[in-house]
Amino acid sequence: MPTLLDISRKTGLSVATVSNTLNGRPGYSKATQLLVQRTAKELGYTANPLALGLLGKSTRTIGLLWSLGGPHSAEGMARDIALRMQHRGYVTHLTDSLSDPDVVGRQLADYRRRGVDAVVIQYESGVVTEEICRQLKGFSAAVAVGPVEPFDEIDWIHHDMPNGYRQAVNHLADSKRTRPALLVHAAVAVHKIKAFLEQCRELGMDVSDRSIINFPANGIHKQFASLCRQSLDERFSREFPFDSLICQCDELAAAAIAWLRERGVRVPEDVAVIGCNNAMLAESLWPPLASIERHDEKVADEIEKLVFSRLDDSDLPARRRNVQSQFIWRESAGKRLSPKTNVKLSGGL
Amino acid sequence: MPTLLDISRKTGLSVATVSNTLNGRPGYSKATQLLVQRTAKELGYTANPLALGLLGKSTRTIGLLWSLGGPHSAEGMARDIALRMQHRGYVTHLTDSLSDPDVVGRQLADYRRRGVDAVVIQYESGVVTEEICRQLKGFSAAVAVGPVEPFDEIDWIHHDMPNGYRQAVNHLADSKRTRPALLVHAAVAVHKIKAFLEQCRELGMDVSDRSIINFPANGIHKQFASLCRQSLDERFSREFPFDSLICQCDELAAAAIAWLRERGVRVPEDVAVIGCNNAMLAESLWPPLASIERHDEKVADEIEKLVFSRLDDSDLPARRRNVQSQFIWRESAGKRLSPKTNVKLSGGL
DNA sequence: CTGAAAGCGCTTACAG
DNA sequence: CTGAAAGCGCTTACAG
Repeated sequence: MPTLLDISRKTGLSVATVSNTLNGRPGYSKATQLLVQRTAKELGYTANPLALGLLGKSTRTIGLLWSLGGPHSAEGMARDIALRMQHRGYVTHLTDSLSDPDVVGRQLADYRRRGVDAVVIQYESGVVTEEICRQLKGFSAAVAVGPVEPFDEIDWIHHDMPNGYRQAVNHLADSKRTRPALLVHAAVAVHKIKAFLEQCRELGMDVSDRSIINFPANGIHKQFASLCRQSLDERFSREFPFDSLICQCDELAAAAIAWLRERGVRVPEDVAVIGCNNAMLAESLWPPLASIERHDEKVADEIEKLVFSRLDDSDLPARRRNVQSQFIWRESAGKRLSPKTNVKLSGGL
Repeated sequence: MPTLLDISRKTGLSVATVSNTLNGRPGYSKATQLLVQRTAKELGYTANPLALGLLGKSTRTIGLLWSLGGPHSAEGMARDIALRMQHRGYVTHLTDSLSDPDVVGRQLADYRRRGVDAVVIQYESGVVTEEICRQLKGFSAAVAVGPVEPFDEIDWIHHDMPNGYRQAVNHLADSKRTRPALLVHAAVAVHKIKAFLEQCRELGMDVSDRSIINFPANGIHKQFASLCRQSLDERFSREFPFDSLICQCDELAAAAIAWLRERGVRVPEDVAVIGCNNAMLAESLWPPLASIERHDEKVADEIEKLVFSRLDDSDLPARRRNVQSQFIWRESAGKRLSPKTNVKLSGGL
């Protein structure tokens, strides 16, 4: 790998001169500038990021602190972001936060030492503590992506997943469903549970704590489907007392549909089912699976914009962006009843 | 962040002494060793990877050069590997190779400059050129994961995806299917196509170039399903002339099943359908979707072992590992006929 | 047993 | 207009 010293020797100029002209510092003769630039190009010179980092300058590195362990896998995003960074000449560090503040704290410290320019942290509630915010502010840029506002003045993308759940509940109410249930990993889905219950109550539906079916899964894995059936079996040995079911991911929804089918329950006639994340397979299922679109590509857009605008100008005030999830209707959710037919058909459900 | 100088000042010892004892170099008094170690712990000292990298030592970094753009998304792996590396105190660079040798070459050069210790490159045929092998050998460790042997002495994991396709063909032959088709992105699936055709011919099935249905998708995206229907519509306006179909991914298989169902074709009675990658949703489909399990977790296991064993001992010879994909039977593939019933039933299919 | 010196590849005052 | 010098945080001969 060619260094400044190589250019210096080849041109007969000092290393300082080479560095200065290469960085566009004024006060050098046109001839020198041209000579240096030409030689640099000839040799294929690029500044060593390690050396720059040691001096506290940019290493063209961004750190992705992702909680990949959740019940859905946000991995499409990691890829998307890495590719965007790559196009801008940046390199991406990928780390799993494991949704643990201690892990996050340690990784952030490591990122600092490595001269990472910007960090993007994706979190569930409770992870971004005050101390972690302090650490985040030590980077040239930091973007928090999550459901709750960070403690401090950090650029924040509010990924509003509950919104899609509310829309889904609206649809169920429109279809005259009255006894909805929510199938989620309760430990990490507090905001979704809250949104679900609130919206149901507002619309006069019949819900209680028993409407929340806990699915005790730590992450997605191959035994997912049988685990789902098993926990449904345990809880509902006799009959399934709900007329609609929203699930935390499409995989869960598909497993639930299979389970219902085995027991002679028709979807959507007897029970409407709605998944989440809008997996590519959803529309190919039978019945096609209604879902909630995360709009991860919008999140990625905002991340890119926030990171690079701040890297350009550190004086920017803290910014907030909002990305809302969105209910996607498909047959499994049951037809929406138009206002006119409502009266006639409502008894039939 | 505490530095050696901090420890030096606090203990009154020279920076060289601190460095030497911290690195366990012999010849220092017990007292000094203890003092330095205690102080280092007190201060929470860790060596700066940037400085180490500049000296050509380990930065505890590994680079993942992934071709994420293919028709299946190998993203679960990136996460898995990143997590394993993290547990060993390493940090992971994630880069998309875009299946382009130029991109790979450039990224590899960047990795070098950044002092990356090991690189894991995942490729399709044609990407790992001789020149790229040369670059790979410049790292302390390099593992190639792909369908063809690399040119040179590089640790290689042969991820044998064609194997599962061959097993799937065997199953179809056992079930007396005679006119199989393969639905793939032909440009990148050369080895799978070859294995499919060879195995079919060996078993006396009726195949030709027309048995390969090209699906012109560059990457997985939301319009996948409708794109699939569309290309099937174009090619088979009147009737579907096959009795079985293997698809390059489960998403494609599900879309094909939906398309067949719309035209009154029964799965698996009229056409057996087999997917690939064994998505979590596969077993919850109706009929449950047969698939091909990639065994990515085994690949990840081997990657971890190969990388760290070589980092431990650079004198190891180049090693080869084999991970075979595996056909997973489910209803969509149609029942296997036992040898006895074959004779009786064979006419019925 | 310990430390002064040089150097990895760069940048930044500062002197000339 | 240009270059010598110091320094970022570390390691490695080498001298004492």
